[in-house]
Amino acid sequence: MLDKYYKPELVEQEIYKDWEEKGDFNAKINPNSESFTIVIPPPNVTGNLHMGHALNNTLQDILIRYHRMQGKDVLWQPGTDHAGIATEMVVERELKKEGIKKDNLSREEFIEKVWKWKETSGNQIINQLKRLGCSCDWSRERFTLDEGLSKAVKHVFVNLYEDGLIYKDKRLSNWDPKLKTTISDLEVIQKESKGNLWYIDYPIEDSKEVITVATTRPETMLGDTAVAVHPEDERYKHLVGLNAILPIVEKKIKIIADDYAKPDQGSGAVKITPAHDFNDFEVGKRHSLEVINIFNDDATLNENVPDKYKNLDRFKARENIVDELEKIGKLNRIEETVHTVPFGDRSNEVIEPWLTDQWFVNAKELSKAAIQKVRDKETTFIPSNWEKTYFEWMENIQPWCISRQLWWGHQIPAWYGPDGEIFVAENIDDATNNAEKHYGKIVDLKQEDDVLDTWFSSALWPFSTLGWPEKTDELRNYYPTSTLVTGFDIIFFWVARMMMMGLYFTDEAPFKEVYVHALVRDEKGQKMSKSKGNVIDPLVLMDKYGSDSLRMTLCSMAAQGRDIKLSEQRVEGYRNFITKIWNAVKFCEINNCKYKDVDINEVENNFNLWIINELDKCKKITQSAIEDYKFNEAANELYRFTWNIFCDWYLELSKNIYEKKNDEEINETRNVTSYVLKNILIMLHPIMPFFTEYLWKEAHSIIGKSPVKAIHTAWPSSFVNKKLDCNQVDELINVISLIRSTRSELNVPAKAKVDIYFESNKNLENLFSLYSDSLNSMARVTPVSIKKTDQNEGMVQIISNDGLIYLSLKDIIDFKTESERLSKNLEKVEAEIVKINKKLADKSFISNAPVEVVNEQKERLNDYTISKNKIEKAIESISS
RNA sequence: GGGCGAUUAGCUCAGCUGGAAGAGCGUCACGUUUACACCGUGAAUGUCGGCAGUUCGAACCUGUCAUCGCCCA
Repeated sequence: MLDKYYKPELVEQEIYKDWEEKGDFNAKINPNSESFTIVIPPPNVTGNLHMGHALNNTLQDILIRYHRMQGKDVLWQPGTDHAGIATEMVVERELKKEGIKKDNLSREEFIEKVWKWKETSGNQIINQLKRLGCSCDWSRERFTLDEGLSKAVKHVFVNLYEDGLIYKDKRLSNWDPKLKTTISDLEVIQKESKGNLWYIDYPIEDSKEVITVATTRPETMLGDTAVAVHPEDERYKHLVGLNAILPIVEKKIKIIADDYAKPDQGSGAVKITPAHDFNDFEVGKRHSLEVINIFNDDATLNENVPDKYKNLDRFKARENIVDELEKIGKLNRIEETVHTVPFGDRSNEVIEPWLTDQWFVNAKELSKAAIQKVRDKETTFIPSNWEKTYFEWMENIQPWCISRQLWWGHQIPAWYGPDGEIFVAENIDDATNNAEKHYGKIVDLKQEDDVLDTWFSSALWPFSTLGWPEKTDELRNYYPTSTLVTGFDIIFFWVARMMMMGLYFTDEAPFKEVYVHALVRDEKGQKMSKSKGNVIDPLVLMDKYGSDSLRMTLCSMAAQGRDIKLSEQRVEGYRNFITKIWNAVKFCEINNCKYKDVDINEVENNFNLWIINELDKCKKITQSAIEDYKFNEAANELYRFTWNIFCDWYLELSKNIYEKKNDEEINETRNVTSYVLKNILIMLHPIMPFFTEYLWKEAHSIIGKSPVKAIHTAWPSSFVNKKLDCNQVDELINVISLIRSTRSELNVPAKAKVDIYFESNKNLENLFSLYSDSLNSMARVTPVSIKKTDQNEGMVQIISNDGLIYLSLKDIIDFKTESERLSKNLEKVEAEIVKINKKLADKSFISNAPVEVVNEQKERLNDYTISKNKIEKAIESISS
């Protein structure tokens, strides 16, 4: 006998261990069967499971388990990425605790420390994914710094370089002065901040006039090389071409006309600092301006500024400059303003546009095919509106800066000769050979210090994990992958880049479908964040309610195109659902239910036929919901069928069968109950794997000993074309509900047994003779006989689809209440009649609406009219 | 500034190609029946954000306004 409650904490780990140890998750390459592949969006090796991961991976696991049960050759490719910046930060912090400074270590020493850290405390998230039940093929786990993946990275780099799609360039890039590396545009967060607009007077050379510029960053004036005004700006037209004297620096700079200057902003004149502003850089290019870098890599001022400012921090320098400007009378005025300031998303430091040598990918070129494939629907987004976001970004794509000034990552496979000549090759030997050819002798080469952006290697993930560039069986079988499941926040970071790389190197889009799911928010709809303290930890929820409850909750809330506001109550509700099934199993135990494959043609009992029919409907709905990525519909259907159909009705109805002593019927019912229960467990397995796998074994006396685990059980097939007439049971259920509702409205005591009489009518007579037991136990009524015309006293009527039913309630209820109840019903019915009449009287409705709709309305009118007459009669008979 | 989305019961949300407003939770009332109180039965609650339009018919389509959220600049 099962315990009182299911205790996930006692069974989940063991079940998972068993799956994993027995290789239940392992893909078995089978060229003869259809494959289904998902590559996991690799979490950071530093990562910790948050709600977003929980949702993302639950959905993937549902798909994977579902398709595995469809008998497909399934691969869920797992792994992690090396997360360049994040990992360096973590390890630096760890080292600091031990009193070690990164600067005191050599590159090799530091990297060794990082690997050591990865061995001991990295990969936590992998265990957390296991906790969630993810059925990844862990035997194939990959890491972006693996030997194989590194090889792919080098191969890609060299090829793109040779094809002219990777190049080195001196450009402005986003510099993080704390981490001392460039970061990509996507890693820069624009934040609104309060600041000042300083108006500074720049005197005009050989004139008494001044030109006033407005800036939010006065310190950058030390690098100014021009002042720009709008060509049409009458105020300044006469100054164009003259020189201004840059205060403090006392240097001449040109006044130029460029429509980048906006007459209505600030003073209309804008200082141009090409080395420290993206827009100014472009202006500088247009006007061939000098580019003066004034910052060191830590954003202190460098040697290109007057001595008193050298080595000052940029914010200190700002203060000093403002002071000095004021002193020398060049500070015109100060206005408060709100402007956007770029911050690094890792360091939270103000980002500095900084002129450096960096490596870039010509993303524009690569994006063409990536755009086309989506246009051609070779890869589709679900929901499709994300295609817009994808196109929007792809069509305005900028060169992708792929170099990072870090140690942890793929060191760029480029070597420099003594004169700075670049040799790009997959290894030092090739580079040396190339250099030898170039110089005519062997020279010393020095490898590029920079590493590649982590996303560069992640972009190769769908094929590099399958062994590319080797032509492996895995690639043949599993590439292109079936579906990518991801949050919208990494469409740019990841999806777009995988598309570009995948198409360029394999000629195929890396996935057929991209399912984009929502963001998980807190109950109030706020984005969860540590600083707000509103983070709901999935691990905590799993501890409290079990993994299955959390999974079911996330699944049931994963409606397309809407964010998830998660509340703990929902999780509790699905924990209760598990308990409900648990108890249903206990019921089956008590009644000795035994599994047998059910042949629908041999089933005779109406309840049994009915539940099989309902089960079949549930199967179809669930199946198509999963296939359409409508996870919430799948979860809701299973919940509804299990609880509201199977438990609430079928199990209750079956109780009468067990009471009767008809062995054949009892056996059939035991078989059918087991059969349905087993099917429920199978269908729930993808969403709630632990609980179902547990019962699979634990309840084998009911559902039968199975040669395979739940995870490998075939998804149930439907009964094809078998039409069952289940109207009678539906009507029984309807009648029971009507009686219960009437009893309750009339305050008939629950204990009271009530006699019922009924209209002389074949259907009703049939129904009552067949199901008087059910009516007795479930509605506490006993069908007695056909009501005679003079038998009116104490009769309360109920209108069922099949005819009139009378509850004999003499002495039990107050007929005033009954009269009120009837009047209320009458009102409702009359209102409906008025509505339908109006519709039917409308000539344009009759002529325009489809015949079915018109007929339907006519039928409704007819039904309501009959009801109306009956209610009126009933009221009459009461009051008489 | 450009784009996307939301607004439906007290709360969280479903609602397919227009054709009788739904679920879960919560609330209230009642609990005969040993699968289940993590339960059962029943009930109440809606100008489907506002306005205008298309249509025989709009929660759904179009326009517009309002409020909120997200992304990009």
